[in-house]
Amino acid sequence: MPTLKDLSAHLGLSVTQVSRALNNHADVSEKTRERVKKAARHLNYRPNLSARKLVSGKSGMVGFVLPEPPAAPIDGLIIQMLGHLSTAFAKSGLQFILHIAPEKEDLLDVYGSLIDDGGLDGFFIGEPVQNDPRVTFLRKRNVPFVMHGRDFSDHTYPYFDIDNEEVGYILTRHLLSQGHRKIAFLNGVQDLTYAENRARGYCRALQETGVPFDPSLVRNATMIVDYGFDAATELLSDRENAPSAIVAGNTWIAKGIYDAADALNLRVPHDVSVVAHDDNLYGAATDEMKPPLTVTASPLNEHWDTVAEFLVGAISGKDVKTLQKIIDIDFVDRASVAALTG
Amino acid sequence: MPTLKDLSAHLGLSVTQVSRALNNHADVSEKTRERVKKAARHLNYRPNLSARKLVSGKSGMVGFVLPEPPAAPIDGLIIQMLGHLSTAFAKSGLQFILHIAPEKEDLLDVYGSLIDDGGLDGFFIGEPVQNDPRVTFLRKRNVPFVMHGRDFSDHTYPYFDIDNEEVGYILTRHLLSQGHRKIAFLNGVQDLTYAENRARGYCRALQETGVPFDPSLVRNATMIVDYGFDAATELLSDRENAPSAIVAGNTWIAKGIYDAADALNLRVPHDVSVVAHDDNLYGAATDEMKPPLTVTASPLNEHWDTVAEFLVGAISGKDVKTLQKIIDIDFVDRASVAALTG
DNA sequence: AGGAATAACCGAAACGTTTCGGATTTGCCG
DNA sequence: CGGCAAATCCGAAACGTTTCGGTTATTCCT
Repeated sequence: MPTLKDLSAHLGLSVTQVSRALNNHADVSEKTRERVKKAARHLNYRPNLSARKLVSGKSGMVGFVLPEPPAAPIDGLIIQMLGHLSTAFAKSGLQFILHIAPEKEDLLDVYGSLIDDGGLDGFFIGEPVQNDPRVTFLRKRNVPFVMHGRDFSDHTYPYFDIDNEEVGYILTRHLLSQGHRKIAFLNGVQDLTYAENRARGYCRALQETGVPFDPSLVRNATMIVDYGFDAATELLSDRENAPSAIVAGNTWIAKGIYDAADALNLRVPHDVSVVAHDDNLYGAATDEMKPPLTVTASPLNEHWDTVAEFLVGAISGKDVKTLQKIIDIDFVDRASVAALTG
Repeated sequence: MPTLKDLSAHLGLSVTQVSRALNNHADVSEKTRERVKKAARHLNYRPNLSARKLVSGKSGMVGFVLPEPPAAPIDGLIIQMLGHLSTAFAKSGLQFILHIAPEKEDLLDVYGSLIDDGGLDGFFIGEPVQNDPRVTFLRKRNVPFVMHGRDFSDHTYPYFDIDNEEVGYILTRHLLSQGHRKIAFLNGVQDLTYAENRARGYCRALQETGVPFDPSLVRNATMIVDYGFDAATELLSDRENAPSAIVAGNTWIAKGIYDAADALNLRVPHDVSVVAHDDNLYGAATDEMKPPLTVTASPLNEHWDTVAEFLVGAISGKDVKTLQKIIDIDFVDRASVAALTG
């Protein structure tokens, strides 16, 4: 309720100096700075965001747009991420705006009107496809964004990501090193870059060991439990040609595989080995699975604050180079892989 | 990018008149209004929200705070609601801000800082408890809100709700009318007003028919499939004292009951009748269940726009009386109830 | 035709902040 | 003590709207 003017009157200082004091500018004495801050605290002063935004030309709002109301089983993941984003951006003093696009509307139009009419000054975008149209659009509009993942263009924008090719490579190589040769891969949906990159890693590992690539062993779909169950059931039912090991895109898929094996009276890892990448999904704690699941993992959850900072950095025009991060991958060997001898 | 001043220069009009023209004020001639609007369209004029907000004193943002990162199985419901709210508020020209509170923080503090530091000018709140602290807090702070549901105070705030006592009453009475006397009730969590109200309706129906209330037949918990399964399993296992019918708080619970009956080799409705309230939950389409589920239902999804309008109404100071709505309840009799004779 | 009512317009102030350029005070040196 | 630099402060403008009060031009009535 009180304004800078009130403070200035109360303190016998100019509005200018009060503002500078509160914003820690150089040319204000330590003494008055303290005095001003104390008064501000005491009078419960809150800067008026609209005024601030007016002069800065920024809106202080960043957005995340979901292309459509998400389908049921996947949305847990999304809301978990929303939670992290919400708190991370709040910490950075940004308003986080969730926009769920109506089904029919063109996605880029949505971004457009969010910029023009909503005045958002930045976006968080995720799940890029190979040459993501959002990237070209936002670039053309000169609107900053930070991406979870990378598309296949030059990476001259802020992002944070993991080395997905390495994920595919590590998991596959581990199975190969244990003697497996018939290795299935239950991957994510085709067009997403992370799925493509993991597929490349999978192929590279096979190639290194001289194992021919068998397209009938790889699947692409949304990574939920049912997918793992259905695909594993199909793959494992054919006892002749069943793979001896499966790479799962995430732990939900792995869970589905476990269930399928169970239903077929097969044991993990005795009859089929399983590895996966672990995204910390709820309901699929890897160390509580039976047997505990061997995985690659990345401490994604520790990095949401970084993402927020990247976006404020991008908005305030920092060098893109400083706004990119590739998170390390850990390999955790548990008990879901058996050595294949002879 | 162009401002009112640009427009005014371009048109040879005063800034005042341009503003008034665009905002459809009275004292501007039809001719110039058209001229102004055309120019605005042509120059792609967008009002600067910050400036507007500065003079109006409003921030144009409304919020929804989730008390904590929601537990897994329930979040589908939440994100579904978020989708509706997001689009509805967007239509009303409000920015919709989702805030997920960190676990440890006091909820009212979160609201407080959202008001003071975030400058939000209204809230959507749901799932009220009996005397909801948020109501008293927001009232004290003089911040408008619209509630999905009602608490047990005087209802002098905007809300939209259904008559939950009627839901409990209708469902129970229907079972009673079919001859059932031992009727279990798998209700929502204890403290929520809707659960309490439904319980009242349940009791009223029993009382009217002279059936004594048996507390061992009612349960309170979060309304997910597992709850329905576990509770039904327990209730139905004891063949001696098993209820002949069950009222379910929602269709997920009903699904759990169906599953439990299945596992126990009981048939619906032959061995146990089931009714529920239908919230249009995904994965539980009532008419596709076997047998199709008899329910009460309310067209909630048609009312989200109304909610948004209620909130803008509340913010702009409309009479509370015009900002309240109780949605009708339909009773849809399908095939999950059998008559109990003799 | 004279006067009042109405229609159409405009200038200036206000909202609360940041910032530019300049003014005043203080401290220091020779 | 005179002068200069550094430290500290201030007034005014600017951001883009809306709105208050007032001015001019037009119409209407008798």
